[in-house]
Amino acid sequence: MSPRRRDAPPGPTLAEQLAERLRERILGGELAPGEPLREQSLAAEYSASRHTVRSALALLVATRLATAAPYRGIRVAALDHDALIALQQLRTALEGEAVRLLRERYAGRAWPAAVTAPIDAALDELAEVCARHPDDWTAVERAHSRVHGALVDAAASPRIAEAHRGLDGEMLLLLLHVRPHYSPAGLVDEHRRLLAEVQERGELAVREHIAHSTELLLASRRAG
Amino acid sequence: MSPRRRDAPPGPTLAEQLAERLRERILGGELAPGEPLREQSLAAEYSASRHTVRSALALLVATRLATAAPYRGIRVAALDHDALIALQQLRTALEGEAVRLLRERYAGRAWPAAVTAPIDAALDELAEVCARHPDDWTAVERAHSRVHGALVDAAASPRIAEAHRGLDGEMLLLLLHVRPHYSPAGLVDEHRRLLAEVQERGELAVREHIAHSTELLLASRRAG
DNA sequence: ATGCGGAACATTGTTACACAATCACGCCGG
DNA sequence: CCGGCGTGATTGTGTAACAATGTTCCGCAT
Repeated sequence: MSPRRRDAPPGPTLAEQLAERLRERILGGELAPGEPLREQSLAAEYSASRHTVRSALALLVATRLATAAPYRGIRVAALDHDALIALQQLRTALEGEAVRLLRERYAGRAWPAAVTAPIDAALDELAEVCARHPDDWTAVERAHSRVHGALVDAAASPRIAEAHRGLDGEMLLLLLHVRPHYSPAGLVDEHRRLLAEVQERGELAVREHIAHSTELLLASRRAG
Repeated sequence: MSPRRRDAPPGPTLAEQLAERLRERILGGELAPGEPLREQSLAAEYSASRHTVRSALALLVATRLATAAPYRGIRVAALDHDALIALQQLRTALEGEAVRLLRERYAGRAWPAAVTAPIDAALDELAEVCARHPDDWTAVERAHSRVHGALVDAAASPRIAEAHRGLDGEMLLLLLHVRPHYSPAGLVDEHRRLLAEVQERGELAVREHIAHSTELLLASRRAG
């Protein structure tokens, strides 16, 4: 129909495609945290120029999936204990405010179906994935991420939603390498409860949910 | 002394220096919102290669002082009404959570001097700037920005602080071109009040403060 | 052995030039 | 007035090279 939109125009740039491929390799665990991403080898591997690889790596750094140090190269991000705490605090800020905005908007009333439907759909899909592919941790992770993403999107605050999306990659990376002590069933239950309670209890439910996940992640890290 | 730190090593890259210079030109108002940043002319102007300019521009885009569209160039960011609202919501999320963390840490007690001192210092400097250079709006802006920055830093949550710093440039740009109906004295008073109340009233004081500034900004925009 | 200086080497940052892909604009015909 | 079409402008990508910096390892003195 319309020849082309104004904001998603000519298909992704090669650098963006490359960044996306690297992102998948990182989130798939193929590229381990701390591992250096050498420009030459990537350029050779993907038959791209070093400049293009540099652009792609700059994009990864911008999304915090990789870290850069001048003249020392770019490495897959490695999240330590402190980074986990700090990241969860930021998530709490964003998701908490999103829920606060939602409750403010529908003060006292129940959230309309148009708002809750995408969230419930994401939850259903999480349950589906956990039931069908309980061992495909990457798939479970992504479904989980979409539940939280849907909740934040519901607040219709673009910048909060975008900031939250910016945390997505990091969160997936974190969960990948510090696999929490979740059974998929437990994961589904917790989020079902979160969504059941959030309209009544608001930010508090979000805080408890994230705080609990932080506990599990820390425990998981200690266990190795 | 120590030969060199591990995290601030070889002095900024040329691309970073260039990005910083452009940032100053944008925040100084020399480069207007919406104005395109052409790679060739900048390369000629700064005697740098186009690639280096591209890297610098990518940094500006990452901090949202400029926006990029493939094959259509990079332009100085222009914030409209909706962007203002969304930005203030995100600020509220970050500053609100920072204050919440502070109050949680010193539950009931007064915040120790080590925490309040930098904030008060920033406030004093804002008062100083407003008294001495009430017409240097850029200087007032920056001093104002540092007050909020100090408050957020006090929470000692690195990611919240960093996300907040990421908003700094945008906020300065916004204030530059939508100069609110503040007298410098009023600005100082409001922030004095905010800091006086924040220990007692917490997030609520922050919300009111930001909401009020949003009102002024919107009024200022309507006034042209 | 241990620790140091310094020479190779590896990697990134920067430049120059060229070409392809895409966009912006104006012209022309219907 | 409108829409297709070229033409120039601008960005995206490639190739090659050099400069700047980090890294490694070797020999040497202690």
